[in-house]
Amino acid sequence: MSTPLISDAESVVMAILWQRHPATAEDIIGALEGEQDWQDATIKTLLNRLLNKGAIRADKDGRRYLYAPVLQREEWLAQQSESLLDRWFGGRVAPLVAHFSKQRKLSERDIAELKALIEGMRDDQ
Amino acid sequence: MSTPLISDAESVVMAILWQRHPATAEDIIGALEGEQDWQDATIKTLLNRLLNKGAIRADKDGRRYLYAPVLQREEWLAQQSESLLDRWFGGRVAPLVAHFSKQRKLSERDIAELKALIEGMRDDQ
DNA sequence: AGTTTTCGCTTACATGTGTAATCGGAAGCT
DNA sequence: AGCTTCCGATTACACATGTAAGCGAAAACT
Repeated sequence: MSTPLISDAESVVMAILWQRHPATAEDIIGALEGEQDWQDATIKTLLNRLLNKGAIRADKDGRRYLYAPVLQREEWLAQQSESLLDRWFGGRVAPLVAHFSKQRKLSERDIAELKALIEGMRDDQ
Repeated sequence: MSTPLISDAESVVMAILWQRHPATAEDIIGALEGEQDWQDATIKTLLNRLLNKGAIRADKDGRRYLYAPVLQREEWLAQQSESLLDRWFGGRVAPLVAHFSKQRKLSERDIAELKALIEGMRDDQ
């Protein structure tokens, strides 16, 4: 089974769980207060769907459950970003950076960090 | 009205139209032959949905239509990539590149190009 | 002119998604 | 023991999406 498909709404819940887990439904509802204007019931639905997809786990803790991610952030991120890379930039990173550069999305700090990154590369493998 | 929402399947059709336009339905069906295993009817549905969303335009040419993108590739790409950048990397490019570097997605060629890109940057704004 | 082909438009239908309300049983309170 | 509360599970429902078949008018062919 490959990476489960996570919808946008579901990914908001995943984001919380990646930050802090295990967490109860209440924790998550609390964390989303103000952030997302969702009813509790909505969040519970999302938790259930994520459970069914196997993206999260629920461990019984007394009468409630503690939720935790099964799908790891890195794994999902890798899939997301690679899909974008492939679709738009032929799978190559340089054109992607060029794109952001054209969009003026590169801060001074980015440039400095990129420079350092690239210099420190060459060597290790 | 902000950028229309394009589904995955629809974006395949957009990709063709961005490459080559205007194009007839037949052109598009031809271009997708082998690529995607879709019936003609499916592609026509997608064209219609894109029309309704205002993402493409259809200009009558005799008895058929010539389709052309209204939504520009750059516009859509910018939205897609920025959304990923914001969601996962705090809107900053360097961490994104670091991510790909960790995933060993950087080819020799990428590194060379990035180097050049960054050097040529600094100066012009 | 009648028949066949073409092509866009309409309709179909199962599954996914956003967004909830409701139900049923366990826990807690009186 | 009965009533109330809490919480996960079940059900709901409209709209989006993937994937197409069917229809009707226009064009092309015979």
